[in-house]
Amino acid sequence: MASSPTNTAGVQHIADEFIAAWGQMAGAWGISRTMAEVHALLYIAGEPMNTDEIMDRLQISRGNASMSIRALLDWGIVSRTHKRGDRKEYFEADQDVWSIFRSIVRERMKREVEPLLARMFEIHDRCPPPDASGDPQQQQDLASLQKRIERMLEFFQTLEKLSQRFAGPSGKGLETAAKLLGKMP
Amino acid sequence: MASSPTNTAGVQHIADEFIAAWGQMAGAWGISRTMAEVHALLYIAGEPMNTDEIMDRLQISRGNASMSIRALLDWGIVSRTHKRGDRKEYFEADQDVWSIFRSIVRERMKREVEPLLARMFEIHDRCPPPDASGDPQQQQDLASLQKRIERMLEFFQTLEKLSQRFAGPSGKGLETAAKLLGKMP
DNA sequence: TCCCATTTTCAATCATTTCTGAAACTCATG
DNA sequence: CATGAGTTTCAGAAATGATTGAAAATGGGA
Repeated sequence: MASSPTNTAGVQHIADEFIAAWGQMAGAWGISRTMAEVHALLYIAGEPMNTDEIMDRLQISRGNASMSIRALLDWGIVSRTHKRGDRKEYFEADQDVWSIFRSIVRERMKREVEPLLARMFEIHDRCPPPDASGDPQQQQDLASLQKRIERMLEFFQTLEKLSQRFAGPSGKGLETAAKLLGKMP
Repeated sequence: MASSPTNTAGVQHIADEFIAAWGQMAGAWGISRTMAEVHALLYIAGEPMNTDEIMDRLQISRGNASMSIRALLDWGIVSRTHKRGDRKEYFEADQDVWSIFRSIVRERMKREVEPLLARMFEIHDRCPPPDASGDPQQQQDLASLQKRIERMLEFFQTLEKLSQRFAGPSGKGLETAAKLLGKMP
């Protein structure tokens, strides 16, 4: 490296802190620590890196690096690139923070909320129909059970609709919505 | 129990399915499976239950029950009650789905986003000031590093402001916002 | 005060998730 | 089609997180 060692070290150190901070958030986003760190590294580096560079920088095994990168590709927040005259694959992170956020929301809705919603519809449908001949207390319990499930169902349906609309793959839906809401009195 | 065994079993079974579905979502909300199950049980039961009832129903140990309840109290989605003539403590779940959601959002912001935000401010402040005497390439790198951190910072600040506004402890902020947004063309 | 029903804590155990490293696989190139 | 740089897979090891159960703490009432 031709540049001043002090400054280089400084930049590296700042990047490391950023990566560490990001890694600690991992749980909150539903991804593993390493996966978050790889993403942070690619985001903060701002330019494509290959597997070996990532391994060296984060001190992780090849297998781990490969799996984390694969997962990030699946989430749609990292993409493949190539460099002329180099057979290695390079990876770069989406640099638009709101787009990253949308991808994460979208993916989590798909993985967590959609199955739950389906499950709740099933459960709701399985509720026995009201039966006037039975014990009134029992009928009462059944009715309020149904009501509670319906309230949940309605909530998750609203959530689902909102996410489809504002975290959909196209457009800046979420960002504009956020700014609008943020300005309202 | 005086009521028809068939129906009682039916209600129990439906409740069990609901609890199981909820438990699987646990990861997504940043809580443990058991904690989610206890909450689901109290929500679906709709009336206060004591520790022993919860233990029996979910087949968990006393320690586990105690810790899960405590955590739910901390999150603010379950509250203590008492029954006259009974020294046991009873617990009941908030029945307003949007209020539950607000509590969860609020708590997670506090635990995950706020520390990260603080950390990022620190990191940003630690960025060395521009130094015209240095290597131009190095200056360039530093500048774009700063820009990336700033973009993140701005994003999380917006998120924080939004959450304070709409998930704050008072009012139906989130629900109305959601309905508004959901209706916009 | 002491008693006893109840709740909380915590070290040990158990379960789950994550990581490693080496073998298997892929595929452009000579 | 044989080579080897590059990538993926996966069985076991390591780390992390959840659960138990029994002992300690709490607190209301005699």
